[in-house]
Amino acid sequence: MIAEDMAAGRSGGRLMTRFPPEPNGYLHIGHAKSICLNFGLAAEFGGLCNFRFDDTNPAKEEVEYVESIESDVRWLGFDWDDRLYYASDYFERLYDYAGQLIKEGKAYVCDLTADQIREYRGTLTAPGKASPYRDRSVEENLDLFRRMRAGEFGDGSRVLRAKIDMASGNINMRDPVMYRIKKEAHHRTGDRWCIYPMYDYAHGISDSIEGVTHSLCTMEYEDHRPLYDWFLDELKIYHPQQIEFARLNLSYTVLSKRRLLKLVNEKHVNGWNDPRMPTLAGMRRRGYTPEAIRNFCERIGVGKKESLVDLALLEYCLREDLNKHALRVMGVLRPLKVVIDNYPEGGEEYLDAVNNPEDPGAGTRKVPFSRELYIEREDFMEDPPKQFFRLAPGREVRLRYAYFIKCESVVRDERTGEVMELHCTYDPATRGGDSPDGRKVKATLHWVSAPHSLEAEVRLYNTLFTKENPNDTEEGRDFTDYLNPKSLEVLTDCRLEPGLKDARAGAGYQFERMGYFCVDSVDSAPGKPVFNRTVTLKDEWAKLQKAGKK
RNA sequence: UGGGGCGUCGACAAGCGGCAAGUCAGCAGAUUUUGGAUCUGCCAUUCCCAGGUUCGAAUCCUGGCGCCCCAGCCA
Repeated sequence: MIAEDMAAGRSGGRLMTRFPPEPNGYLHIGHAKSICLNFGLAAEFGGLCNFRFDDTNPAKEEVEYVESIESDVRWLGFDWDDRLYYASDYFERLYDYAGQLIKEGKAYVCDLTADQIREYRGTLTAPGKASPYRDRSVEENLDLFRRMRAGEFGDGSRVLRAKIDMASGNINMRDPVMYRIKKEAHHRTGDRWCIYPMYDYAHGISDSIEGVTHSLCTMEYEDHRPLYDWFLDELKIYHPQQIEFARLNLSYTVLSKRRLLKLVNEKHVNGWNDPRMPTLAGMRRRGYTPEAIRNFCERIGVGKKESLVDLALLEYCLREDLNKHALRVMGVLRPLKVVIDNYPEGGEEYLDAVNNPEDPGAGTRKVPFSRELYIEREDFMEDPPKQFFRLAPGREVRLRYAYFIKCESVVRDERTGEVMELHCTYDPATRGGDSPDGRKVKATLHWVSAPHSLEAEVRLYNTLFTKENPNDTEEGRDFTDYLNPKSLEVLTDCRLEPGLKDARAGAGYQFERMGYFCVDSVDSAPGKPVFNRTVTLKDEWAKLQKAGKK
């Protein structure tokens, strides 16, 4: 949309973008949209994209954040070579430019308090009035600004303001603050500075210094564009073009650093990289792939319209990628014991299983089979409705890659009546899963051999919020009121194929018929993996059940 | 009674005066040793509304309506 327009040969055919995060939080999927846009556009038109930290507010910024941000962008698959910049690298030049504006009578030091400045600014409908300090002499302003830098004044006692128009309909133009005094150590410049430039002043100049041609930002900065332009024009320096686009909103989650920080601080989640978080760190731990996220960003498009993208689209992109690449494996989440009565006691054999039907190159593996197995509890029903194809008393089904088995009897807990165990018989002629006599079976079940199985913990995730748009709060409520109590379910008695014992952290698999899972990179121990459910498989049966309940 | 922006299918989104792409979701069917994957077909006579210009408008004009953002010494 904006892209063709750019390629039209303006800016001398040169294209330079930048991704300018503030290191005050972790990156989330909304940032991924911006990253893909900026780096993607540059790559598409033979340009470059710089990586610049917008670190002009030491009070909120930390090195932990700069490190996570860098690694997240790299993980997403983008590279900035040696073009890693910091707005703080430009502090000296920014200071000089401010001096230039003062000399030209376009900026002044103001002694009003923050509250007074607010009062003088006026309201949305009423114009502001001039600060009594607006007409200080150039000399006095220069002297005061120099002394601000020298640390002679206390925090918040004075600011440097641009002299623009106190009556402007655009509040950003009512003599905006350019510098404030903050005696706070900066994560990079230490205590070299005690005055720090504001975003509006620093951003455009930073873009200009770097020769950025297209400065892409989100819609809320549209009102700031006249100011962006004003500084550059008054300074008569290279003038990049600011273009705005709508930020991403995703259903059933929140995408703002302020809200995500609140979730972390109030312990609604276990940190920024909690697999339920829409942060890149959380998604990575959950098992999302960079490829899936990039594809998603590609598909949602870029425009100026506020939108709420369906989570289903993200999950579609995820499954699309995982389906092609994830190795198949069998894992029983809620085990139900099955004894094959006519299988030799103590017998054991290894059956061939395909690793990935979508990729013949992935090969095959051997899975152990024996007299005692586990199947999924939900794959058996004593009194099944007609739409249920799976195991039931007297019914025959196929065990994937193994045999046809038939349920002969059910063992129940005398007291609770709960089904404890199934007794089945198998047909030796169906080894591998095909029946020589051509008889059909309506379902294929995954299973695992009980004595060979690996016990593991599996964590099932659901949406963090129960409301499609948690930002859309009713009177007196907060987005945290819509947190989903079932966003995490921990299963501790899962039985997996033994081959998974040494699965490496982060590795993703498809547990056949159950979904995609990956080895948790934080809580897994050698030989004792913990799996995170990345996303379920599409499930016709679940859909039928849901429809039936309604 | 200020300034800025946006309004095309349930959700995204093309379209830029010539007669509504595509994707997700949904529905129906084929196929299947994952009720997975795959494949087919269906899903906006209509583009926020009302006028106007035109042979012809989602696209141009006028007037409404609705939604979002802005009063940090945050970014």
